[in-house]
Amino acid sequence: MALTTKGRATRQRIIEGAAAYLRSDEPVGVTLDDIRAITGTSKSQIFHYFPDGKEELFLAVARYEASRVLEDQQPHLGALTSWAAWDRWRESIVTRYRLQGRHCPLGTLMGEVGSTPGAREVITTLLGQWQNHVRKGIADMQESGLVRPALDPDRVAAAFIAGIQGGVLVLMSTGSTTHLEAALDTLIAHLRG
Amino acid sequence: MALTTKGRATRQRIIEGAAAYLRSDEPVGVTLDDIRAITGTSKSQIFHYFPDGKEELFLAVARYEASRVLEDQQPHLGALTSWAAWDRWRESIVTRYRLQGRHCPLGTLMGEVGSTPGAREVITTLLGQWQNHVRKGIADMQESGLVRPALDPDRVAAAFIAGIQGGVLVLMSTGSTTHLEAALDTLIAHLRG
DNA sequence: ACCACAGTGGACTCGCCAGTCCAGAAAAAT
DNA sequence: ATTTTTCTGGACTGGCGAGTCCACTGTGGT
Repeated sequence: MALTTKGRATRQRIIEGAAAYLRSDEPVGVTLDDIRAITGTSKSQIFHYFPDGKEELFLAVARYEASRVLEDQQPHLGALTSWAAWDRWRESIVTRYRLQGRHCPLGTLMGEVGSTPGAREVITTLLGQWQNHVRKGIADMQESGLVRPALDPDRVAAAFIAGIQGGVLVLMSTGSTTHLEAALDTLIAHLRG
Repeated sequence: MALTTKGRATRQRIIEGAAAYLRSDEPVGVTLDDIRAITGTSKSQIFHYFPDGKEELFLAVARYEASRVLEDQQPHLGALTSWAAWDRWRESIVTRYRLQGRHCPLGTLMGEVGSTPGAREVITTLLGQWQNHVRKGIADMQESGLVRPALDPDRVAAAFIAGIQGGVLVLMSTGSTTHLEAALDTLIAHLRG
């Protein structure tokens, strides 16, 4: 598929429009017609740019959203080299998800194409990169002597990922960030030793 | 609605059949016809016992599954009074979810009727009870002098809930219990101080 | 024996939604 | 200028699945 400038713009408009829709609205039953209406496109355009239909489109949106998840934590996530940096990171996560509220775009996406290998890959990649950053942060702190060396950075980083994911999950049903904050605070306290 | 013995049996058969189906099979698009076929019933029976249709049935199944989640952790969850008990509890959780594999019946249910108040209530209640048990366990340990009193039992219990939920979530996309174990181990290590 | 009401089967409706198709506009290539 | 390819609009199809309806059967009470 050779895209012209106009084509690329349209394709991007569809992805970003769909993402915005998922971020703003209720997640129940997202249809191609919804997206068509929101993005001001026609059926044929959607299938022109995403020949495999819904699944391909939703995967593209999921990738787009996944990249935003990490971007939203920068620059903190990339430089967890002091306790102050960890605190700022913690703050950025809590704020981000508090604003996002009950709607989890990625969660919705997973609900729609959830069990396909492609969908799993998007999530796995995202979580992997996320965990890598945290692991690196812990290792850096160990090198500076701020965290005791006995801790396994990868394992604790995995715990962070789990805690964050779970906190967000709870947020989705309770609407409160209590669990997310508790998980982050407890794990950071554990790092502090 | 006055149910006879036979009626109650049928109703229960539908719920348990649906639950078994969700536990065994892939979660994509569960239809009433699937459940009808699996449970050997007819459309009219489903609507006879669950007048509000899909949502009511799924909520009943969700409640059934939610009660199992806690039962499966007993007797350990109810008596977290020694380090050995915590370890056994940890083991029971990991084993349970390892067996369950990628399919999370409750997750699927939430995907279907996810945003209704009823669905949220089921989840909130389950998580609340779960957290209560853990909080009580931590408080017990503090009373025995096994855990330092400075820790806030409720907050750490919240972190446990988040960690477990997140661990299970990761399990669903990666198929590995690594994160679940890391979360549990790290938090228990934190309790040990 | 009868009757009222719970239980059951399964055909039917009806709307929704992913995906198709084709014809025409715009842009690129020659 | 023409031809080829991409882009766009929108009508149409086909299947699927929730929920309805009605006729029939079992069951328990009197």
